[in-house]
Amino acid sequence: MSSGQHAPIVHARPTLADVARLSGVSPKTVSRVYAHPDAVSPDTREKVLAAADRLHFRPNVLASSLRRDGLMRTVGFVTAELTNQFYVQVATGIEREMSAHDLTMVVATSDDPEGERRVIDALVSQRVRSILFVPVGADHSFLEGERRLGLSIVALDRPARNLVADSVVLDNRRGGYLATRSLVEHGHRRIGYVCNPLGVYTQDERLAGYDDALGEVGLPTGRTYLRGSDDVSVPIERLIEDLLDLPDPPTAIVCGNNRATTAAVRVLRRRRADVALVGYDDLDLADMFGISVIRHDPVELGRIAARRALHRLDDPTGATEMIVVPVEYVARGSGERPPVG
Amino acid sequence: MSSGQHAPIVHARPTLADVARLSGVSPKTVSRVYAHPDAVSPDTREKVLAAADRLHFRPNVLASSLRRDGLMRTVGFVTAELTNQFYVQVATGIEREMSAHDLTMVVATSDDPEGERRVIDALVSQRVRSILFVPVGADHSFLEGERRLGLSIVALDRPARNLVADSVVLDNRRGGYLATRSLVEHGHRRIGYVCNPLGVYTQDERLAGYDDALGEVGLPTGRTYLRGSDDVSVPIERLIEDLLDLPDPPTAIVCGNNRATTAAVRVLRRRRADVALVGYDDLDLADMFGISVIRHDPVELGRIAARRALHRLDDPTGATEMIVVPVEYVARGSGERPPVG
DNA sequence: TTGAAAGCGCTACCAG
DNA sequence: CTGGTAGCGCTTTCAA
Repeated sequence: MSSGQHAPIVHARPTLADVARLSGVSPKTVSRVYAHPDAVSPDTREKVLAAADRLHFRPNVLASSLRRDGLMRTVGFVTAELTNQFYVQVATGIEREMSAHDLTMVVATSDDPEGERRVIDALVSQRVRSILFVPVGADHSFLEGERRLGLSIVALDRPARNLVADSVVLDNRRGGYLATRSLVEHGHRRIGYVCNPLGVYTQDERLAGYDDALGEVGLPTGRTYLRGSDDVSVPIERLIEDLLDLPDPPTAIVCGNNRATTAAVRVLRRRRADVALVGYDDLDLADMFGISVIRHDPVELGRIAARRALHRLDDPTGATEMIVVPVEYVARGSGERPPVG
Repeated sequence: MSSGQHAPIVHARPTLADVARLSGVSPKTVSRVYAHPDAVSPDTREKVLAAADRLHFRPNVLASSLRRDGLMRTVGFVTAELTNQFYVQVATGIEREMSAHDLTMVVATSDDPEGERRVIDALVSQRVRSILFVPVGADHSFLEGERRLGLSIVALDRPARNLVADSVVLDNRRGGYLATRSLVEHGHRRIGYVCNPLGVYTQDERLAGYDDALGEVGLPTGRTYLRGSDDVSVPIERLIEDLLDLPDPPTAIVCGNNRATTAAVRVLRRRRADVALVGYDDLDLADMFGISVIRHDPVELGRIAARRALHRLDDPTGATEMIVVPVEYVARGSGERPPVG
């Protein structure tokens, strides 16, 4: 099994020592060429780089990180559903900001609290400098130790639970309020709210905003026109049909997220094109087809979170913040239809 | 400046040696608890894990990778534009497949050939096991050395240039052909093709397919109805307006990518809703609004590329392949309108 | 400006 | 089943 001492089948990757040998200098000098290029004479530098080039040498950052501060120049992004456009856009924002600071983003996904903990631990083991995560579990106190060890941690889209950490979230409550208020102002009194899943932070907030707007004009904030499920697999179409089948169906519907919006557009087109609709999150062709939405900028959300993570690296002990990213109501027609029926 | 030998302000991260000390075993045994849990007695294991837990110990994979095969359990994905939904979906597919194999994806972006080379070098320095990249530069021979060193390399969406490597691409030519042929079959004779940027591999192929379909029925394959630019900043709307302003404007338009499709929908809605349209890449609400497109599955594309990269890890010397992912024509109305004007 | 030696945290090899 | 020893590739003292 031993391949002997010469002529291995596949060449081994050259090391700094190989480059040193070939260029006739010490390993330390080669190291300097990469770490402090100015601290070495131009002649030597050229000689070393030529040798490195001939050998296809690539400095091993694992080894150098190990010796330096023990951390990689990477940050971790943890999310449940990379399926969803929203989180993918957030990832885009993170990547952009981080790459501008010479950091690379590593992406890890998990769908449940145990998975969340597992992938975060894995990232810590990989010695990322910071972790940006969309909290899923009900308890993130397990990160407290990491935080004290100087890991920069930012919760994204939802606040972390049982953990003092920075978080960056949308102004969900205001979004729910703006959507509903606009419908109220256009004369609607029976206003539905549809989403799946419900019972998560963002939806609780948006619903609170929905209640705010209804309460403001003395409309009941009961749950007659609320349809949702904790189970993501329940088709949202069904929930909407359900609303439309009520004896006294809503004349307008607020959708809790992008999936709900798509589903609502689909069902209403087919059954009740006269029902008003306000979506949450923007969609590709929504402007083209007059779909009013609560709009925000997920890429910017990611970017802001990244900036916060970077700030935290410089100032590990500063006060934590909850940053709220604004949302806006975009009137395109579907939300400005008068009540019918 | 020296912090002395005791009581550092911020605790240092515990090492395997610390855990060994606390649990009263040798470092090697602690190591085994993580690497080969079965090779250690349950008692010892419990004892060690308890100590590790108390100290918030996280094994350092940098150190272990260094000692093992020198590579991280990571793969790199390199793309120019994480802005574009298409590449983001590809990333999703890669991440899914890789995480199923206990690998994490690190994302690196660059917009020009030099940047491409730079970020790929950086990934190699990070010792990723494989690199999946959307080729940008005109010469990727600089990767030849890496390939020989056993790095698994897969080109995505376009083939690599001057490099023997696996690649995974869409069936672009067939897509262009299907879009155009359908329009021809519906009676169109003046068929435009719009895209920006042109002059990239995918567009060359799609255009070849466009020519195929036109040639098949003896229509001229001149560039009268071709509008595009190498400059991404030229607004596609302008290109479409340009076509419509011709004395003898096209009665149908094929769009070369998702951005062109969006732009075309926008312009046609406003000016010439009777002009037929076939898009490339699917869009959020396209089904809802009857937009015919050439559809494919970018997530699947990413997944296939990931699988190929994994295969290549096991078989570094096997023959390279160019895998072509199918596309399909989806008739929804906009592409089946008869010629008008 | 350059070099020798020690060690970052972990694991493979060989004893016991 | 467990422990010493050596070393992965690099960089940081310190000295020349």
